[in-house]
Formats: sequence, structure tokens, C-alpha cells
Amino acid sequence: MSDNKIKRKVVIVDDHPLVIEGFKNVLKDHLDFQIVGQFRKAEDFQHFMTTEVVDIILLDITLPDGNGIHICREVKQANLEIIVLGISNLSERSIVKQMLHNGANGYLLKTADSNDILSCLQGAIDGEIVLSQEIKELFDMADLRKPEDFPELTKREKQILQLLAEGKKSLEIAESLFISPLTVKTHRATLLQKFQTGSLVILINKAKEYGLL
Amino acid sequence: MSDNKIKRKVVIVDDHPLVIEGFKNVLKDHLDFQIVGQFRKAEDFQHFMTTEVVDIILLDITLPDGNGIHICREVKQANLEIIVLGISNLSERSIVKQMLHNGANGYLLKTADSNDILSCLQGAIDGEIVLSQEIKELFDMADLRKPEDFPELTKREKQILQLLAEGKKSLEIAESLFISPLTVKTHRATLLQKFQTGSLVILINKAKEYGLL
DNA sequence: ATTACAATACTCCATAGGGAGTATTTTTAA
DNA sequence: TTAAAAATACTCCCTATGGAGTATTGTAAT
Repeated sequence: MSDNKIKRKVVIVDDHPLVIEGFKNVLKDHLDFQIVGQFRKAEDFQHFMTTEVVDIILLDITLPDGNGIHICREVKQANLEIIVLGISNLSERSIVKQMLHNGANGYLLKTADSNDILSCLQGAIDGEIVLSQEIKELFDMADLRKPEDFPELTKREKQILQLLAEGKKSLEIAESLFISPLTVKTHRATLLQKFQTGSLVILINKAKEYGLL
Repeated sequence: MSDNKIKRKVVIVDDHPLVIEGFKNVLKDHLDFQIVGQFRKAEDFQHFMTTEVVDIILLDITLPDGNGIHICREVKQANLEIIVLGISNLSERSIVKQMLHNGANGYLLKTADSNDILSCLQGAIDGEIVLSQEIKELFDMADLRKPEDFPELTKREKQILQLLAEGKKSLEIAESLFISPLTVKTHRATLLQKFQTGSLVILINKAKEYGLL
């Protein structure tokens, strides 16, 4: 667009350097955008945000030390003006919904191409809620989608899920977490219930599908 | 390196345009490499390969219309000189092993950074089997070379292992195979014994590592 | 035809897992 | 500062699983 416009400050948060490099390559010739920060960990990004002011955040959902959905809420609580676009491999409807509920201005799949990304950025700047092509299709075909939504797990549940996935028995888990085996049993039951199955193996398979393990 | 060297022809096959852009950004200032093709679908890549000659293929494992592991084998059968590096988010041992068994020259995680990627490329050119940092940590190199001492399974056992991995209960398996649940139990016990574990989850994890599932 | 091994099916026993509740304390968010 | 959610721990009951045997029939290779 115009040449003398003040560039919008963009921050990229993604644990995949290749994706960061990809965004840089997509944006590098674009006069409207200036990348002022890139982070692989939520913590680094959050620290950066305590001192810097930015316009646009490209925010991965799955980070090694945090969750993009929560980070989005924090950012928006601090400043509603900041444009937050979720980026992820995950095309689960519930995740997209959660992001949008937390105030995100849009959601891009990593399968989006340059044009898709740039038009989403422009749309978000223009105040639209933007979704990349495949996500749009996902929402159009709403009726065909599976009803099972991505379960919200608590910290403890995730912890126990992880140990179950390693093949640990309830007793071992109880010992390593210093809690009663009966408590482990409760968490396990909650997990099975949240994933709507009665099989540990299915539970773990689904958790892997959702990228929880 | 040297300036007048003939550049190595690189092809990128990945369904994520951002990853392709990322590789382009990482390689763009490197005098040794020249990107001669980029593909989002296996089919397009395979068509390209019928007419073109390349030196290095950066090959994603998960493609919308194919499997990088199979594609790797095809490529290597046609020309062993071509360097194939698997790239993927998946850090499962069995997948890496399958790639290397099919002749891949290495395996990079998408969490690898530029330096990691470039040093892997150089290593592969120098004839090494290269793995990105995180993958190296997952394995010790010695483990890769020695033949696997995974248990010999009978046809029926493999069949039942498969069904167990799908989360089926003994009773369901018995019904679908028209045998007694007690027989299923025997096979299951044999499997657990052969894999030297008392946990179904561990059994299935090991089976996946060995590429049996 | 003999010898393996596979596949089948059973016994008995002990423990782990799954289903459905209730209840208290602690943490976190509104 | 409350109200909600998470984490803790328990009850009872029943079924599934795991471990250790034994035994018969089927099948494939020598």
C-alpha cells in the first residue's frame, strides 16, 4: 500500500523457527509490516510485552511452556487494540472458538498460503474477524463435523494423562505425585469421562490427536 | 563456502506454505543451495521428479495425499545419490527409524533452528546420517544401527495387537474374530510377555516404536 | 510321519480398572 | 470477597486385566 505509512509492529510467537522464518519471508517485502520480535517460548514473549508496544501478534496455540489461548486473553485484557491472530496446525473447532472467545481477531492454519495470510492480516486491520481458508470451510461444514469437542483439562489432569500415556499404573502415579491412589483414580475417571471413552488406549490416542501429548 | 561452486538443487515438499517460506528464508543467502521446486502435494512433486534432476529433497512426512516414508523409498529406488531429509513435527522413534530404513539421509524436526538445519544439510552432503538436535536426544545413534531385537509375533498376535491398539476390549476382539474371549486373553498375555511388560499402554508404545503398528 | 509351533480354550486367583456417587479443602477468577 | 472450579479422598460394586498354569487341535515344514 502507501509508502510513507507508519509500519505496523508485528510480533511472532511460535516454537517452530521454520514457521517464524516463513512469516518473515512472507512479510519481508511488505511495506506495511515490520517484525519487531520473534519468540519460541511464551515466557520470553510475555517478558517482551512488559516493556514493548506492538500492533499485531501472530500467536501459535501450542507452545512448549504455555497455551496460546490463555496468552491471547492476557494480551487482550492488557490492551484490546492489539490485533491477535491465532496460528496453529490444529483445526479443531473448539480451539478456534476458544481463541475467538478470548478476543482473538482471527485464526490461521499453518497450511495457509502467503496470499491467505496477507489478506487475513489486512482483514484484521480493517476490523474483521478473519479465518484462513481451511478454517472457513471447517465452519461451513459444521453439520458434518464430529460432535466431540476438545475437552478442557486441568493442570493436574494433563499431568496424570501424561503419566498414563507412559504406561504408569495408578499406584505408581500416586506415589510419584504424593497423592492417594484414589485421587488418581478420580482424575483418571474424569479424563475418561471428558474424552467420552471407557478405554485408556482410546483416551491416549485421542489425546495424541489433539496434540496434548 | 566457495562462490563459483555449482549450487545444489533443492526441492521442498511440505503442505505448509509457511514451512516452505521458512526454508527459503533459511537457504536464500546460502550460496551452496538453489531451490528449484516447492510442492504442497506428493503428486505434484512426483510429477516434477519424472522430468527434473535434483540433489536434495526436503520431504515432509505428513502430506495430504501421501506419505513421506513411501515417497522416500521411491526416490531412493530411482536414484540413491539424491539426498533425502525427512522433515516433520513428529518425533516418534518408529517414524524416524522407518525413514532411515527407507534410505533417508536424515530427519529434521520442524522445531529445528536455522543453524541446526544448515549443519544437517552440510552433514548430509558430507555423507553423514543427520538428525536435528531434539531427535538426537531422543535416540542414541548406536541404537539406530544395530538391528532391532523386537519380538517375533505370529499373524494372530499382530492382528490382536492391532485391535488392542485401537482400544478394543478383549470381548470385542473375541466377537470380531469369532473366537473365545479366553483365547484373546491368552494372546494378549503372550504379547505382554513377549514385550516384557505388564501394561497395555507400554505394549502399544513399544509396538509403535518397532513399527509394528 | 514326525516335529515343531500356532491357535484354540480352559482353570484359579489376585489386583487393577471402570461407573456412580459424596464430600472436604484449596485455589483461582469474577 | 465471594462464588466457582480444581484437587483431594473416600464409599460400594462389579468387571476387566494380568499371571501362571494345563491341554487340545490345527498346520506347516522337514
